[in-house]
Amino acid sequence: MFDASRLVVLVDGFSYLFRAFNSLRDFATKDGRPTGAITGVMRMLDKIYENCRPEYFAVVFDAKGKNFRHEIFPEYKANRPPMDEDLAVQIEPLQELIRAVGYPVIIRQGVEADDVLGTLAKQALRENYQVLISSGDKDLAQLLVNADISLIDTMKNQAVTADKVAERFKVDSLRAEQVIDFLALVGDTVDNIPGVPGVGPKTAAKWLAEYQTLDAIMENASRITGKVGDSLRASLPQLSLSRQLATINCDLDLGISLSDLAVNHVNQEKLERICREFELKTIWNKHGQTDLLSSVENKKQAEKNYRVIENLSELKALVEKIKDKKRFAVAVMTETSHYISSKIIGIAIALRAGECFYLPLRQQLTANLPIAESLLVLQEIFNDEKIQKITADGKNLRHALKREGLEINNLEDVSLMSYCLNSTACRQNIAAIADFYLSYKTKNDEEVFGKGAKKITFCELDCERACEYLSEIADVSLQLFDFFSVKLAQTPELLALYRDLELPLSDVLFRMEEEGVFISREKLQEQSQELAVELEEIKNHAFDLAGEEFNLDSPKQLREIFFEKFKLPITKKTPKGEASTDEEVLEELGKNSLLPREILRHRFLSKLKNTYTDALFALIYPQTGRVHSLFNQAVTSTGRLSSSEPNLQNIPARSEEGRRIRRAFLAGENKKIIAADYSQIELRVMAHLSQDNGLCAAFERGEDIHTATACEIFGLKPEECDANIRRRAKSINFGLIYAMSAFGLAKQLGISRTEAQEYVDLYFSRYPLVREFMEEKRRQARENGFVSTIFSRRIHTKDITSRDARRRSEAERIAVNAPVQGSAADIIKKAMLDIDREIAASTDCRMIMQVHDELVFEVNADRAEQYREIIREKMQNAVRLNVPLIVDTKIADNWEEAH
DNA sequence: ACTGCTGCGTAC
DNA sequence: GACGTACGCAGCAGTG
Repeated sequence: MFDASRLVVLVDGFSYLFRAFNSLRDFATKDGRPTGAITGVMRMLDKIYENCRPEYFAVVFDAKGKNFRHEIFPEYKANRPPMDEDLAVQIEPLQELIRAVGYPVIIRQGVEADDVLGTLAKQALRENYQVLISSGDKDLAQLLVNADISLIDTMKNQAVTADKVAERFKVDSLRAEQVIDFLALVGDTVDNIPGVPGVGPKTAAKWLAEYQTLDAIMENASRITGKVGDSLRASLPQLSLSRQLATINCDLDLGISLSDLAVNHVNQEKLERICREFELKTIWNKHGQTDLLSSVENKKQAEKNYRVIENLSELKALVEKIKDKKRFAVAVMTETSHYISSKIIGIAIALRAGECFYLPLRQQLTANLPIAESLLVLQEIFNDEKIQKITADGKNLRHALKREGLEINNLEDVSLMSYCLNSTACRQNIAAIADFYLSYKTKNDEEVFGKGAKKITFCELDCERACEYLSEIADVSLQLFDFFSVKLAQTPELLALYRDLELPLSDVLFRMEEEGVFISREKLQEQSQELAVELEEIKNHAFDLAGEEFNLDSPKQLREIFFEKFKLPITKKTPKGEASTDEEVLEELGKNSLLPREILRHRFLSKLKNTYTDALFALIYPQTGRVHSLFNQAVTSTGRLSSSEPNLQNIPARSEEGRRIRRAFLAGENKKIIAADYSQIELRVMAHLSQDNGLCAAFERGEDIHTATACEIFGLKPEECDANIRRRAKSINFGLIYAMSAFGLAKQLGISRTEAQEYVDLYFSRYPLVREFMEEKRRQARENGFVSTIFSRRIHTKDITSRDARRRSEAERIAVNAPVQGSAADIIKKAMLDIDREIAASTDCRMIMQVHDELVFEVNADRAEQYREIIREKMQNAVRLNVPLIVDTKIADNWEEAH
C-alpha cells in the first residue's frame, strides 16, 4: 500500500484513547484500577505500526490547559463535559508506556494535537515523505488538500481520501479545500465553535456547492433567502472567527525534526515497571521480548553484505578503511576444543550494521589468506589504542589471538554489557542476546553444522557458509554494542559497573586462565588407585549385605533394595514423588543397619574419584602439567564468577580425604602458593548494609561472629558458649544470609519448628536492623523489580509479585540474599583489579584461582612474604565498609596447606 | 549413539 | 515447599 521507506505515520492519541476506553470499559487490574484505554491504545498502535512499518512514527496528544484558540475565543471548548475519571487516570501511564516501548510521543503546550499533526505532516511532505494520519477527528479532512496525505478513520478503520470527503461528512458534495469553510458554517457545539445557527451539514454543503468558498457565501449573503439567510447575515461578524478556530495551523515551530520521529529501543526497566503495575501481561510479553528497532535493523539485515576477503591486498584495503573508521566488531572461530590449544580458523570483521568481511585463515577446501602476513597486518589495528574493538566474548578472543601470538587492546564486550544490564534476562551468549534484545534470530547452529554423527566443525564449512555464519556474529555484536551503549548511558552506575569493574576484570580472568594451576598427576593418580581399591571392597561388601548384585550408583536400584526388598520406611521423597535415597535418608537408615552406611561411604569415595581425582587428571594439559579452567564472568545472577572445565570452585575442603585433592594443587619449582580469604565477608556485608549496631560492634571488636551471635541471642558469656551452641548460632547466621525459614532452620539443627522460630525471633530482637534490612530489600524488589549491590549491580526479581506463593517467596529470598552475595562478589572483584594492577608488571606473582571469598596466587618463593602483604592490603581495602574487612593469608607449598 | 532430565553431592 | 549461588557426575528415559 505504501512505500514504507518514505512513509510517516502520525497518530492522534486522544482519538485512540476514547475509542479504546469506550470499547474496553471492563479492563482493570485485580484491585480495580481501569486499564482498558491503556491496553486498547497499545493494541491499536502496534497494529498500525506493524501494518504500515513506517520509517517515522509519532503519537500526538493534546497537552493539558489552554491553547491559542482560547486566546482568540475564550469560550472555546467551554461546553466540553469533564473527562471520565477512569479515563483520566490512564493517560499519563499510557504515555509513559508508549514511550517505554519506543514509539515517539509528542505533546505540546499551547496548541492542539491537530495543529501538531498538521505541522508534522507538512514538514514530512517537504522532505518528500508520504503521510498517514490516524484519527477519528473529521476536522483533519482539511489536510487532504495534499495528495500525499492520507487519513485513517480510527472509528471505522477506513481510509479517507480526498474523493471520500463528502462521504465522510455525510453530505452530497464537499471537497477537501472546502472543509474549513464547511466547519466554520456548521460550527461545533461540543467545541463551542459558533457557526451559523440553524445551518447544519446539508445547508453548508449546499451553499458551498453553489458558491465554492465561505468568502463567496459571505459576499452573497444578501441573496440567501429564508430563516437561514437571516441567520447567516446575523452571524457574519463572527464567521471569520469560526473559520480561524476551525483552521488547523500547519506552520507551528515545534522544534522537532523528522528524525525525532524514529522509533526507539524499548526501555526494559520502565516497561517492566508499568506492565507490572497495571498487570499488562500481553504487552509485556510482546514488547518485553522484542524491540521496535529490531524490525528496522532486521530490515537492514536483509540488505546485509557479507564478503570474503580473498587476498592480502583486499585485507590491506580493509585495514585502511578500519583505520579511518576507528572502530569495528570482530568475531573469531577456532577449531573448537579448548582455548589453550586452539588455532583460529577464520575472523569476521564488521564495520557497520550489515557490512562484514570474512578472513579465511585455516578453512578447509578454501584458498585461505596467508596466515603470517595476514596476522601481521591485523596486529597493527588490534594494537592501535585509538581503534575500538567490539566483541561478543573478549576473554575468548584474547585466548584465540594469544595462540597466534597476537594481543588486542581497547576491547569492548557486549556479553558483559548485557550481563551488567540484566544478568537474568537471557543467557549471555551472542545468539541469545541478539534474540532477546533485537529479536534477531542468528543462524541456527544445528542447521549450519548438522548434528549427531553428521556434525561438522567450523573449519569443514565451505568458505561462503563460514563467512555468513561468523559475519552475522560480528554484525550483531556491533549492533548490540550501540544498543547497549545507549542503555548503559541511561543508567550511569551500570555503565561504571561495566567499564570500571567487569570489563577490566575480563582481562585479569584471561590471564588467570592462561596461567592455569599446577596439579600433580602423580598425587591424583595415587589417590585414584587407592580409591578404586576401597570402592571395590565396599561394593563387594554391599553385595553381600544386600544378598544380590546391583549398581550402587543407581538411586533407582537403591530404592528397590531398601524400600521394596527390605521394606524400610520411606521418610522423604524426591520432587518427582519417588522415595529419596539421599544422604539424610541413608544416615537415618544407617543407624539400624550397615548397608546404608556402606552406600554412603561408596557415594562419598566415588564422588571423589569420578568428579575430582579422575576428572581433574584428565584435564591436566600435558605440555605444562597445569589445568586451565574457565572463569565464567557472565553466568551467575548475583555477580559471582563461576568456574568450569573443571570447576575449581567446588574442590573438596571439608573432609580429610577431600582435602587430599587440594594437596595435589602445587606451587611450581621455587614457588609458593598464597591463599588469601576474606573472613566472614557475607556477614560483614550484611552488617554493613543493615547498619545494625550489634552486628557491626561484634565485628569492630574482632569477635568470633558465631560465638558473639550465640552469646547475644542466648544471653551467655563467651566462656559459657560451647561448641554446640556456637554451631547453632552459626546455622542461624548462615540461614539468615540465605533467608532460610524457621522450617529450614529446624531441619538443619534437628529441633522443633517452634524452637527454631524462637531462635529467629530472638535473633531479630537482638539485631533489629537486620530484620529491617530484609524487609527493605523485599520492598525494593517489589517497587523496582530488582535489588542492588554496593557497586549498583542489579539483580532482577521478576517473580516478586507472582500469584504463586512459592515463586514469590523464592523471589523474596533472592531479594534478601542477592545484595549480600552480590556485594561480596563486587568486593573481591575490585580486590582482584587492585591486586592485578600491583602485580601485573612482574612475573613473580600470578593470580591463579578465585573461589568466591578466596584468591589463590603462585609466587616466587623468595618474594612470597612481600606479596602476601600486598595481597592482604589490597583485599582488605578494596572497599570501605562500616565494619573492618579481615583477610587471612597463608603461604605454603600446596593449596591445602595454605589454609 | 545422542540428548536432556533427575538425583545427588561438592564448594562458598 | 520450606537455604542463596554455582558445576558436574552417573543413571536413565526418550529419540534416532
